[in-house]
Amino acid sequence: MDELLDILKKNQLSVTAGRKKILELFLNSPGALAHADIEKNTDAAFDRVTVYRTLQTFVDKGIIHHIPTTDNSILYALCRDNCEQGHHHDNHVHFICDNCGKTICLEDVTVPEVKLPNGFTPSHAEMVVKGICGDCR
Amino acid sequence: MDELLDILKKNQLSVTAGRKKILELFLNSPGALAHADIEKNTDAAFDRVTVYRTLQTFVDKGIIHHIPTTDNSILYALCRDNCEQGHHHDNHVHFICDNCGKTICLEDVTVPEVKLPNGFTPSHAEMVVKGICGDCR
DNA sequence: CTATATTTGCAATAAGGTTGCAAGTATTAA
DNA sequence: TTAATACTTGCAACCTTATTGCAAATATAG
Repeated sequence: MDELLDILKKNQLSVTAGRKKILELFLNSPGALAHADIEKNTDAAFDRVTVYRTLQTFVDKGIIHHIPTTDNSILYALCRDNCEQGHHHDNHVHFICDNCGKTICLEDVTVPEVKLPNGFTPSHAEMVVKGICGDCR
Repeated sequence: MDELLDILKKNQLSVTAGRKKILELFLNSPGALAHADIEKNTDAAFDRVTVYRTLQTFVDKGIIHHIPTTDNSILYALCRDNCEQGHHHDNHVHFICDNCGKTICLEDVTVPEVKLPNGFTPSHAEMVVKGICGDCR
């Protein structure tokens, strides 16, 4: 069966044109996508609201996750690790290229542990590295 | 001389009531502040626009820095390291409490280095840890 | 104290995101 | 295959957050 349908079915989501198309974009993207990227790549075939709601649904189901940024943009990327509904395991480093602006998931680079001050209990850590990516070198 | 005035003068900024008040808030805050926090703590004595412009000026001068978040909020915190105009050295870890929601600068916890894939050149790294802070334990 | 440069506040505008609701589509069960 | 049900979509309106131009007000330098 198609990976696309598989993912949607596994998460008990009805299969609709919008969800298929948006999920496909994520499966074919090496990096992160912003809402604007999705609108652009779908030729605005779907309403803004639908895109927002689809993204939110995917986050809720653990299919995609938010990526932290220093500006106020919201980026999403596929959860390639074992994410479940309401429980994300997104512990790889994200890379943002200073030149092309792309955000790339470094699947093989794990977020290192850090020693916190007394009294602090960690539950989750995110790491974003900026610099020049392989393509722009 | 007052630390406040000292910082403003050093950065060649005119000393105004708004800048003094906003900078004071940062000096007295252990963590990060959002635009909304500042409006609240100044009783809206200053126009929203003034607050935005003051924050931008402080960022430009290297007095405060943006903090990465996973949602789309913008947070600012004092640069306690040696930041200069146009050149921030904000390499400590930030902690966001799952309980009280506060963002705290862990001045003493340095962002660790990570080994990147071939072709990637890092320029800057950010790290955000979530969990329970000392006060909420 | 005056002249100049900078900063502020207002109004208008833009960008980004959300909500209610009716119409449309997917799914389920017969 | 079809009908009933549940879910999803698109529209319109709205809200929050952020930005810009400009005139009035304030700070600084001389």
